[in-house]
Amino acid sequence: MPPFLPPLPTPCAPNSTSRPARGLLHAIPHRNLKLPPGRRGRQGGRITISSSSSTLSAAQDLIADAATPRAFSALFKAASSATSPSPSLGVQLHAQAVVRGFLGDGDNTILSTAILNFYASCRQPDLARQVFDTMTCRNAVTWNALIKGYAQAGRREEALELFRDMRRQGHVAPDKYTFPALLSGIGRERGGGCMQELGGSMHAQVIKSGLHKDPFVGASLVSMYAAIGALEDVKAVFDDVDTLDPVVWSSMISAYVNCKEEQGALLTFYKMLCRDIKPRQFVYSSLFAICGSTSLLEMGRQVHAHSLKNIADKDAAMTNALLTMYSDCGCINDAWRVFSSNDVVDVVSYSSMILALGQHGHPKEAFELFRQMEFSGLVPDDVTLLNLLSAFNHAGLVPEGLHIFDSMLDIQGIKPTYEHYACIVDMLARSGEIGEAIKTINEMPFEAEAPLWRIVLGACSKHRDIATGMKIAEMLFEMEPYEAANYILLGNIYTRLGRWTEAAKVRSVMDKRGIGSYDAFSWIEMGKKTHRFGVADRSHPISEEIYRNLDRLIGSIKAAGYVPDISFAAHNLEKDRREESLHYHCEKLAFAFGDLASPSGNTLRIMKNLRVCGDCHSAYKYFSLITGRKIILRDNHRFHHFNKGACSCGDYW
DNA sequence: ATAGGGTTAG
Repeated sequence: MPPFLPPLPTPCAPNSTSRPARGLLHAIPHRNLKLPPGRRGRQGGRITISSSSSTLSAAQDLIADAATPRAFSALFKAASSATSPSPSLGVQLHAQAVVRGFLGDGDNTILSTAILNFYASCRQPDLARQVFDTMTCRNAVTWNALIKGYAQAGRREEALELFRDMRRQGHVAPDKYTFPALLSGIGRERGGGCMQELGGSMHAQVIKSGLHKDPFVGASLVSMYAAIGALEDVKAVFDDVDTLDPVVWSSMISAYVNCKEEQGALLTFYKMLCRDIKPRQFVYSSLFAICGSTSLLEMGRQVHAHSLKNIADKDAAMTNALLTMYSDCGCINDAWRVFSSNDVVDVVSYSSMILALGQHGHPKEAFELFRQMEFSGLVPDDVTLLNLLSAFNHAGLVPEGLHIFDSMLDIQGIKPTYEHYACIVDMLARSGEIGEAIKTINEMPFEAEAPLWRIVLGACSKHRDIATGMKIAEMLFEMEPYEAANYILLGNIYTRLGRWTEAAKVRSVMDKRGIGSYDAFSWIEMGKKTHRFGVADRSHPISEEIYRNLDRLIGSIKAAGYVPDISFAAHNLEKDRREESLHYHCEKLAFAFGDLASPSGNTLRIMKNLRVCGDCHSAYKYFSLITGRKIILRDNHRFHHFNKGACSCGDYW
């Protein structure tokens, strides 16, 4: 029995020789089951519906009155609704259709297809397949519904195989419904190595079938190509398609977002507005995602204002994207405002807000919100719990995190995934319990991948555990000989201990093997421009002034007690250049610029693509002290709010 | 009886 289905109610017709209801298609033969004459209809067919929902009892009456297969088809459509599918209703309908003999001798293609579509919509493609196999007459709708069922259940191979079967049997040609059914979401599956070739072949078949102008087909091709990063092909599809349709524009914008082409997405948005095509909620969701990931707060606020003017009814996904945008831009208060004034709150809203609170260093509030969520009757899912764990992880609240983790399965009924384990491993390792972390890795029901070991290696550097670190590094070198991060982390362990010779040796091995390291950079939004800084970067137009200001600032914070920590300097430098190099880290440059370019006392929001360096973290605390500014620093991991010489992370990160 | 695009994690 499919796990989501309630037990099938037993028909309570008088004298009926009903057998105990077990499953679905197992308990009820799909066809050739007829009640004796006179037992059909309202009385014989009456069924008990266990749910107390009023829609269901209304449906119950409808079922009783529905006299024709045609009416049944319409009811199945209601049970298959994308927004609120009703598995129990559909199952009862199926039982009733059988009981009434609507699926008796001879095919009823329309009704059978409606039933098939119901199972497909409920993510039960195998049950849909069973209906399909009993049918002798199948039309395009039948094929399309089954293909969609497999594709949406993430079973790409089976969906493709069906598509090929459809072509092979030759009676029914793929139509404008077929390609969207097959292609939507198909590229998102893992292991899409063959997608490039497959994508091209699908595109060719679309053109051959003359369907390339169709906006539905076009949108699904765009999203398929976007999923494999084939932006040129995306553009080619867009050139062919009918561009009056708003959805094609939405899919185009999200294609740019997927391919990390923020400029292209914004440009497409402007073009769309120029052509008087009204953006829908989908478009704003994508734009909010861009503004958040690139931390373009001013742009984000403008898009937000635009959405208020153009969108009348709120929608959960769009509002959640907005919430995340504000959080990603460092504005946790704005994020909270969006959340708390939101009347379309759902599980994702809570999960996103819990995540945001955790990233900004408010684990207690995150937990409080979690409790409130449970109280409100919403059921946390695996992401909610992951985000809650990550909130505890950010704050180093190990016992609290372990408690949640240990009770996940029993209390929430959610089986920990690889990500949950990874979070716990990170939490243990960074808090100094490296042995426990390794033990967890060895005991978890998954094979650890390199990035998880890398987390532990990072923790070894933090806690100066060189013996364990070397062992892990050795293993990682074997797993990924060309991954720069592994060498850098090992080098960090040596520099943290002042063992510069060994650190330099690691560096030279990297050079010998031709492994380039990642370039760190920081950026800051000022007015309508984003200013980006690399390490020791002198390319900014007012670079001279920036360096002068930075030297001045360093002098002041030294006077206030800042001591440079050269164990964060690059591995391969001469002794006397180490301290200087430290000063020109990109996040310090970004601050020196922001301090010049914005009125004194203003809060500065600075982003970094890698984790903040320990020396810069210390310097920022002093910066906030001597300049009186609040500084919000977002690194690739979390947010640091600096104020009056202290950081919200409590120096744990 | 069937259709396309969006939000939470590193």
